[in-house]
Amino acid sequence: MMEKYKFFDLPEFSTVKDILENERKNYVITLFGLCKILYAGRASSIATYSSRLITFKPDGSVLVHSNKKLKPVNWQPSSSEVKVELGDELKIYVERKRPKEVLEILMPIVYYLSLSKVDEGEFHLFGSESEMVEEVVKNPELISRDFIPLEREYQTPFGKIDLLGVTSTGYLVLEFKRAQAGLEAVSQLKRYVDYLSWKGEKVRGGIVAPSISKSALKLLKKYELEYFQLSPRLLSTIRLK
Amino acid sequence: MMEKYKFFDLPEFSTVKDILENERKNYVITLFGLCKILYAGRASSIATYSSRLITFKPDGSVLVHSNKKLKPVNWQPSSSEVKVELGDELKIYVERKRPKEVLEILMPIVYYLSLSKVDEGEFHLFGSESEMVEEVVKNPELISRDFIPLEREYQTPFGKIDLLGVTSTGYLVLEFKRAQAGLEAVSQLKRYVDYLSWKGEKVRGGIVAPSISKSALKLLKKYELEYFQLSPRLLSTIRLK
DNA sequence: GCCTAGGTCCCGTTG
DNA sequence: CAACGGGGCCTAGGC
Repeated sequence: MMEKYKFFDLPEFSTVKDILENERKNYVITLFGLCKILYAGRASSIATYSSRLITFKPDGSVLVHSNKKLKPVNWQPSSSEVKVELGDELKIYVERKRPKEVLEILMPIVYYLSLSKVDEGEFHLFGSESEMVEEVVKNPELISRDFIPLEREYQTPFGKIDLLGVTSTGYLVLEFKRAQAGLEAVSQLKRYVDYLSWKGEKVRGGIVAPSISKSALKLLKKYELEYFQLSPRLLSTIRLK
Repeated sequence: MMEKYKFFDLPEFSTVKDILENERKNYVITLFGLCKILYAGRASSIATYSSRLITFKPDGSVLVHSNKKLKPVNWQPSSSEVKVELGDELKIYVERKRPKEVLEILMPIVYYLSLSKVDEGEFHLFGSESEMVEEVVKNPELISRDFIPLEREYQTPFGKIDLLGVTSTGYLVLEFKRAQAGLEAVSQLKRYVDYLSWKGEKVRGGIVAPSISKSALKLLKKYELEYFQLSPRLLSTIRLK
């Protein structure tokens, strides 16, 4: 039977190698130690010797954390492969095939290593953009009295329209944002509207979002597009203290 | 003197509370245990009871990791505050002010707790978009024989132009991408070109990127914009094995 | 496999 | 402070 966790104080390099090679699929492995890190792939980077926390997950993802920020200093996404070489320093190579990328972790010392039986658990998120679209499909009058939704994720050669519908004046293209809409949202909408116009359709376009930035609103008007105020629905049983 | 790390097997809730309240600024603290997590803020979420790894960093960032993927299941960015309540379960509240968000971590059991003296270290990244712009500023002929760069990050009411310059035919707006350019890059460029056109300027626009998607290229031509092939320079001393 | 678009994006930077 | 845009973005979903 597998224990919930195991812990090794100042493990030998050979122990670390053995564990990384044989237990990586069963446990989340955390190393704490001095390390220097080289990354080469889509970009390249160097992180000088410093004590950091390194996490290896069963799916192949690897995270190297400093003492700040949410984002790891370096990382490798899932389905990466791990190889370990012994020597004066412990050398850990984490490779990914496509795109071809390598993370090279050099450790002169490992202070501790832990193995933890971490599970996945259930997870539910509320307040996404797609939930906003659903609400409008169910209650089209949230947009206007004469709005009739036709298709979600309507494919054009230049991207997917969140929700395409019609009103008495022709097509209406809607672009949804769960948070404040910015310039990018307007440009995106304009792209879809341009496409339908090029096809000779009579078409209007609108942003559906809880708010919109000032410059985005200005651009929206320049392009003769519209704004519909709508907020995502959060789970009311979760309360802010 | 502070130790490199400390480790507690099956710590009492009161110990966890004490450490989270008094050592959070000095160490990266990792909890491994059963937990249920409620999040409320920009969105809301529930993660059911499951064993997960929870990391608290000195700057206030908190990460809750499952056994998969790079992204934490739940998290809180830096400058969050931590409060702990004792009871049948350990209750950890992580709050952030703007935007107002709360993470509520309920733990019936903590298998282990560790404190690690993690440092920041130096970090250098090569191959960013801004390095590409620099290269073009130094070698404008990479774009064309008659291109003269005028201003980086040129401010318009509708966003910043990566590099604005002139050629014999008028202004040239350049939008850089360090990886393949997609539809969004074209829309972004179009927005800047539109602005200068509205001002009555004679203006061309171009994407500078290592590659461009087929549909993006099609849209680029529809909009009568141009494409210049250029790759970011990686650090050659870092080699792929 | 390519590619589009969302994300509790995070994050730095600038007005 | 608001807000724009980059990112080794990551990741899911379509074709």
